[in-house]
Amino acid sequence: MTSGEETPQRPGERWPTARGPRAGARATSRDVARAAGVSQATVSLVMGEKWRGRVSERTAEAVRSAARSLGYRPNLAARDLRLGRTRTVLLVVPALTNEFFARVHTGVVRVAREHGLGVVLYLSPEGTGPAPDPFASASATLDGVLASSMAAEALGALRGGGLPLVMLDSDPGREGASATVNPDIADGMRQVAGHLLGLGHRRFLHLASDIDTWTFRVRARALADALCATSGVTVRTERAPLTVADGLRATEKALAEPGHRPTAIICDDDVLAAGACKAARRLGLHVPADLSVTGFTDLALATAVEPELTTVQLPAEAVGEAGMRALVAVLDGRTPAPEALPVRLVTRGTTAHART
Amino acid sequence: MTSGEETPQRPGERWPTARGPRAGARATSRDVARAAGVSQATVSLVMGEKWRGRVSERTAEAVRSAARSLGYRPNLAARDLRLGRTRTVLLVVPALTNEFFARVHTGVVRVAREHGLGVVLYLSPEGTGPAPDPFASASATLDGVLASSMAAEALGALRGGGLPLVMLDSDPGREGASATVNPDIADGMRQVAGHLLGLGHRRFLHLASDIDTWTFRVRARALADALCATSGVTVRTERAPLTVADGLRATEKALAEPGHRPTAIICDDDVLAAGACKAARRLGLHVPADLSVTGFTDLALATAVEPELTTVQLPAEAVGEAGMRALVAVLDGRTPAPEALPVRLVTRGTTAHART
DNA sequence: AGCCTCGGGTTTTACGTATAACTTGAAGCG
DNA sequence: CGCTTCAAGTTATACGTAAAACCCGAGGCT
Repeated sequence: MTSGEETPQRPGERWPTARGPRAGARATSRDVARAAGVSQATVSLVMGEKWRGRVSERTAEAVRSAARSLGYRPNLAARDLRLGRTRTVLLVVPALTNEFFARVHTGVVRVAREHGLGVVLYLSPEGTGPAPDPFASASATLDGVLASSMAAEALGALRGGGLPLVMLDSDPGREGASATVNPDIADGMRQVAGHLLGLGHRRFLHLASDIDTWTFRVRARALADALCATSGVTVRTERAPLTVADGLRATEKALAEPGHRPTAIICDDDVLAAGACKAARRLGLHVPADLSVTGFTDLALATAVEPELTTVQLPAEAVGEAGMRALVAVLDGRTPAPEALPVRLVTRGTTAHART
Repeated sequence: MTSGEETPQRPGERWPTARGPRAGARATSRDVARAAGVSQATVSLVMGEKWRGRVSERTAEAVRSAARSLGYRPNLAARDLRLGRTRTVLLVVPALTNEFFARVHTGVVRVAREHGLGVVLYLSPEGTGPAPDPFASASATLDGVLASSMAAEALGALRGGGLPLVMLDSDPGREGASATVNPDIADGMRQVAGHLLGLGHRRFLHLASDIDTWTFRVRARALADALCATSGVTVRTERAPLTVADGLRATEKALAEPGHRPTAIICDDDVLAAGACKAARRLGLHVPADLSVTGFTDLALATAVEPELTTVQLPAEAVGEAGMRALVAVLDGRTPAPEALPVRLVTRGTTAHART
């Protein structure tokens, strides 16, 4: 019927050689049992660390040494089949090319490794729209899910699964989440506000993200609260996608408007701050003498530009680590409390006293 | 014996609840068989796309509809156990926080998904030294391995496995590799040399990586060859780790030396170029009027700095895609030819005519 | 003595799938 | 007709592991 007969569509016969070249057949627990002169069940008991009071120290040692000399490794597919689990968790993030999430991922993988768990990534599509089924994409069954709030749309399909779900960088009270972990971004914004107010700034531009997720709503709210505590403060908001080019565009537009001329720009992300600095330079303004700029996240980019960005350092890897630890706790039947990780304002070259 | 009795060390009893909350028991092929009024074997035949000539269209459709209404998903652990494979490949890279590798990873995952394969990451330790066993770290058996040359040290343990191995960004003739895929970096360096020679530059500084892998050796060699073709050219080499700060330091040091004063700095990476630009500014030099600078890779950083970097754009995602495709080919028993992917010089704001 | 406990194992079974080997009824055919 | 061929299934088995259920001999207790 179909043309293209040369394409082998029979899955069962694919990769017949994949097993062949492997050095002999891998040793199984039965091989170990034979070598140690015990039954397969005993091997399973010993390897599973459940032998206390069930197997004598003599036999246990015999089994261990036989396993060692045969290079025995348990077949994980068989173990998973037996136990009905997968040792695999799904991490849902927008994109790893976003350095923040790459660092979160690093942390997640580190503690996953400690617990013998595998991490499979689901990169949620950039735009919105109905996301493809994360389960299918993972092509694996899962024990649990870690997800960023920036990928919340992709979570529809996960609801039905009833899987343990840990939200990173998200609303602590979020429904459906077994646990939440996030950097204390509200405190970060308060630190920014305090820093700039202390430098005498009163007219602000808030260069915000154009996406409406918890993390950015919190920033806006915390900033507004912190600034309103002081009288005589004005703040305008401009929204833009999180890229340098868009930050530049938005800043040029905002600074061109008459009336409100800010002395400081507070950005939701370092890439926006980099764009703002470029815009300022094009308009003949000197940063930080004429205009102060703050970033958020502390990406590598923050110290690559000149002058280096004053920014809020987010503990990205720690978020990943804490998130994975929380998921392990949930899998163990415990219920971890929501965590808010401390953040820290790093003052560098883009902030200075306001022009009088 | 050991203290800390409250820690449950019995792996078998961990996560007893993980299966419980899952919505009922998942449907198996036997459930589907019962619903469709056929045997389990028939279901397997139909789902495996091997039913042509073995099962009538009527029954096949009945099976498919039963599977659909039960929400049947094959248990992959069972399938793997039966077939003796894992549908999992290992990707070995230095770090995902390096944007280049994050993009390679994105490409790898994209085509892995098309083939129903999972990708597990092994992040090779930054420093050298004996790497931990990638197999253990993966906590999974593997069908194949994709590895970056920058993580070559971590590959010792893989040799013994006899697994298909595709090298990315590596020596085409590398022993032990089933296939190789890399961007044509030699051509990239030739383009850089041609561009700068055309602008009248004759005195160069090559700001190189301090790590000695194939990719950087090739750059040095290609650059030397291209520059030597023209007479009256001098080139000095300075080595530095791939960070902005180190690039800055190395440039300051090189420019402070007497005698040889370059008019152009050719960098092995964008981060070094960013550092070089910062150094130039501190020394009162104007880029590109007084000094031209070129980068390599075209990271996001390249357009974040001011002026934007002239750099060589590497097709990172394409490398990942081609690498994964090559690995699939090897798994299918074919032997793919080494691939060199085209690169392209992007001229932006950091290069100009040499001062006369 | 009779009964129970308990350490130290073994036997057996189930997990869900893929497929080799077998069955069966009908059609083809010289 | 008697033989093969063929479509369309079914039955049976194996993959490697974990663990429930069983077994057995030696003490301990009343």
